[in-house]
Amino acid sequence: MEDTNSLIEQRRTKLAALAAKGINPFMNKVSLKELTGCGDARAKFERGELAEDAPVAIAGRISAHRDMGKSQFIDLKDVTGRVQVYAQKGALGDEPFEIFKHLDLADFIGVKGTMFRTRAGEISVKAESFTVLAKALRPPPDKWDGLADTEVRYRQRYLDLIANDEVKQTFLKRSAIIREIRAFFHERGYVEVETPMMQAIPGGAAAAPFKTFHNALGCEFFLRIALELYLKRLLVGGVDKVFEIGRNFRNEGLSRKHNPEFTMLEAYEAYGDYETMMETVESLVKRVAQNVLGTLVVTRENKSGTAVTIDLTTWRRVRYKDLVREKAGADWFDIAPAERRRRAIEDLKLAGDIADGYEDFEVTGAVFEKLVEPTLIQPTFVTHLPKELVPLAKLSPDDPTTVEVFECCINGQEISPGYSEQNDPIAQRETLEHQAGGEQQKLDEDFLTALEHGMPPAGGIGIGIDRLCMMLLGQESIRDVILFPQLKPKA
RNA sequence: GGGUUGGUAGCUCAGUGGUAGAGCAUCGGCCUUUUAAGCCGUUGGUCGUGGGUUCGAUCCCCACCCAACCCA
Repeated sequence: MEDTNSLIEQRRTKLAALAAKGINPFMNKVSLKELTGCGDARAKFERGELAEDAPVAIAGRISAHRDMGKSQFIDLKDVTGRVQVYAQKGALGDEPFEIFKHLDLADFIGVKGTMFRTRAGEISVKAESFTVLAKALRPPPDKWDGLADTEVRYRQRYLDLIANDEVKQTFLKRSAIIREIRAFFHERGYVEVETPMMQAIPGGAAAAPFKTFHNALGCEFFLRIALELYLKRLLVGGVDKVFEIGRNFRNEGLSRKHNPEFTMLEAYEAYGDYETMMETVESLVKRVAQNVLGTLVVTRENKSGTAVTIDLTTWRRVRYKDLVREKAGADWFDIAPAERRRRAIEDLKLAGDIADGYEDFEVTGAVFEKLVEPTLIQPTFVTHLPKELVPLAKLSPDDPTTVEVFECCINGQEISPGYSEQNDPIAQRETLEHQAGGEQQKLDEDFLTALEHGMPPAGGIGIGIDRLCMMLLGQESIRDVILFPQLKPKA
């Protein structure tokens, strides 16, 4: 980082000037006692908890300044918000006031003073003294236009957070969402665990893994693509209600909806089934929305700019096959596979979405994914998926071509799958061997051994936290709910 | 992987085959209750990178890099 410009040079000169005056521009410690948050000071004054002329000490980053000659206004910002500081030459003294006037935007300072309201009505702190806490050697983004360059916003997210308050709010809310999720499961008696991210056999999903190597053990490991198989081992071990929130890694394409590493919630409940878990998902999302957004009705704009209202009060349950029949014809599942393929390609115009090698269930899958899923705006549990799609679930007794599975779709996106977990080790081995044959994956023998020791019947869910955040926070890109999304390193 | 769009001052953006522009920020001056403060003045550029065409390229052509979006 040897790059420089006149603005940086100026700031370095100011830094040297402070040092020459014996001022340490990078304080080890804020010596101000009983620091009040900048935004908190405003709020407390508003509520009457801080009176006119009440003494306060605040610290924050300078986000604006308005120079009046022998007095100056600055805005000071911390995570609690913004407050105006009023500095007068007479109150600070000549030399300190000169120093104050030459502070730069983005510098951190501490201020001691008293609360008051200006003639214009602005709640402010009248400075009696101040301390330089940290000098900023680079200028911040524009105060009014903010930071728009997506590349800089993602690579230097700290600048995005400084310049774009709505971005900061989004990430604060993401944190609140995750806090609510944890509270929800803890209240229901779940145990939170951490399972290996480095796995010898990456299981629990069909996805390309990242590969790594352990030098001391002399063998390959893979970054996990799912949490599932380790959490089920814990069901075997008697942890009856278990959940994990953690990162998964998939070595696949990047898009508006895909980041190579993403955050997954998985939860399993012994003696439950897919219906138990539908209730769980519904209650969880309602609680999170209510406590973080303060409402169950979320209105936002979609890509084409039209407003979409998502009402989380009522959750529909409908079978996969019925939804497909609505789009593809009532007789869809009665006709021959070749006719299904023809109809999908010719009548439903899905030629581009159906590869030559697609099996019959994949043809139907394309119909669902392209024609049904995008239309599921209101919360919908799509149940009874074809068994080929979910090898780790139990067959439905009333239709053995399907499994006891749901996909929860909101805003045209899958938010959460859940199912009655397969706990028959013999049936599980068969489906995994069949799948492994096609995908040339290694069988996780230890997982199958665990099942043979007996796994209680259980319901399980997975929720993509990033996509849940997108839906709740009205973000169209996964990069806008991940602080540091993956980008190609700059050469 | 393919397509489209973009990359110009610290930030947001104009612009042109012939000395590179605005607003904000910076720096200086005036102003002790302003708030996108105001007024006057001022500094600041490898026009993404590398080639090519041309008397001359930030602009036209080619390749490459990075990003966003769409498609696979």
